[in-house]
Amino acid sequence: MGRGKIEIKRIENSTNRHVTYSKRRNGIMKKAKEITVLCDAKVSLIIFASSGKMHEYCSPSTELISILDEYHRTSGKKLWDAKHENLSNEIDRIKKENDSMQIELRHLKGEDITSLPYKELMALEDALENGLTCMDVLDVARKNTKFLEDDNKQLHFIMTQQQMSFDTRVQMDHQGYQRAAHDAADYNSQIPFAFRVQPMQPNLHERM
Amino acid sequence: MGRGKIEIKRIENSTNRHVTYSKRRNGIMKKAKEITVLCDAKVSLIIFASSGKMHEYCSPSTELISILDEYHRTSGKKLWDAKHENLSNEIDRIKKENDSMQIELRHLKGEDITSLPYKELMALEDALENGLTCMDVLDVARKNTKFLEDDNKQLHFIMTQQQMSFDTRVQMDHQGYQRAAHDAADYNSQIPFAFRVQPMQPNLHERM
DNA sequence: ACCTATTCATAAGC
DNA sequence: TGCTTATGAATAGGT
Repeated sequence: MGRGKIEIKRIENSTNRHVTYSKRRNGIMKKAKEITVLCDAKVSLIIFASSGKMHEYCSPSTELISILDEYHRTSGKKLWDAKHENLSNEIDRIKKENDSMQIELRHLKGEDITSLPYKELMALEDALENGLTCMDVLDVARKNTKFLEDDNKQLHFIMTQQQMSFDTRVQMDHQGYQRAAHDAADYNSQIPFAFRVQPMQPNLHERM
Repeated sequence: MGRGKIEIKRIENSTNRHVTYSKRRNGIMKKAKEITVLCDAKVSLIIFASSGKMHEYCSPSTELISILDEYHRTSGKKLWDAKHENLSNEIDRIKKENDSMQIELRHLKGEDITSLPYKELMALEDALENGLTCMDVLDVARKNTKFLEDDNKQLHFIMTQQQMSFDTRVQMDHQGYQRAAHDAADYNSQIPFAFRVQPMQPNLHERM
């Protein structure tokens, strides 16, 4: 339709190509608007010129995202969900690892803290050989106790927070993205303190 | 264009509307194909009839997802990424928490294991008061050392794995979803052992 | 950007 | 749904 018929193949003349692009782009946009009005259709149209410049049309009272959502549901094709499912799986996996790390930590800080690492024992022996009494060694050790227990408290706090974060995250994943528009900073405000992290349970007497 | 001019407003006659929908849908599809070929354009066109039936066109050698990705980059509009950004942010945050937990753990297992928890000290004192010698106490403690150090190894392994998982995850997030189609089970096979988790650094001598 | 000859899309009818 | 055709719309090429 024009002064002459043209073959449908790439227009080699750059100027012509760009002029034709503009005209036809407008034409398609118009057609898209018309079919939405005439026929109650929902349309998403995205066009990129070879220059990279973009134009879009989306039927009114609709968001592109909802059209894509419907596309997703209707066609069964995944689009972004492939990625999202991977994230969910990964977070589940990390959550499990986290649990087992917590168990190990509880182990380490509770029951089995009754033992001393080998190098610590060597140092104690050295101290004794240098003429200190048992009570001297215990005195030095006692000074460090407060420091360690503070560390433990902080560690418990961090672990609790992390546990809650994972819980919240996985929950949100299973609720779908509609509710996912919170800022990450919100999560902290959702933490009522959990009781998942156990208090220390030293049992030196049992071990000795 | 047709036997008579028509106003651009909803076609009330249902049959006419559906016929017109089919014809115009084909027309737009054809135009979309033509502009792609003639002008090197990339086009995504999704149309839903009021019945819910969908038709789409996407320029060849392109995936809808990549057009949407470009849409996202070009327009700055978010689409599904609102969700995805939250996931990324959250994972970054958890990664930081994890780092600090590792620091705490290193602290706990290395430098500051030189101190003993208060209850452990009480137990030691009890033992000494019951007539055991310092060396007896150290002997008992030494028996437990192997067990603890095994635990430490396992814990280190778990932490290393978790660190790698986070690294892999964050890397993938920053590379974009095209590469995200791996199954989560793949990540373990990607682990060359990291050196981020530090070896123990006991320094009892400095503290005493 | 505007013009217009020409081709194309399509509304109505069957 | 598919075919036909008169008609209006889109547009190629020129300015």
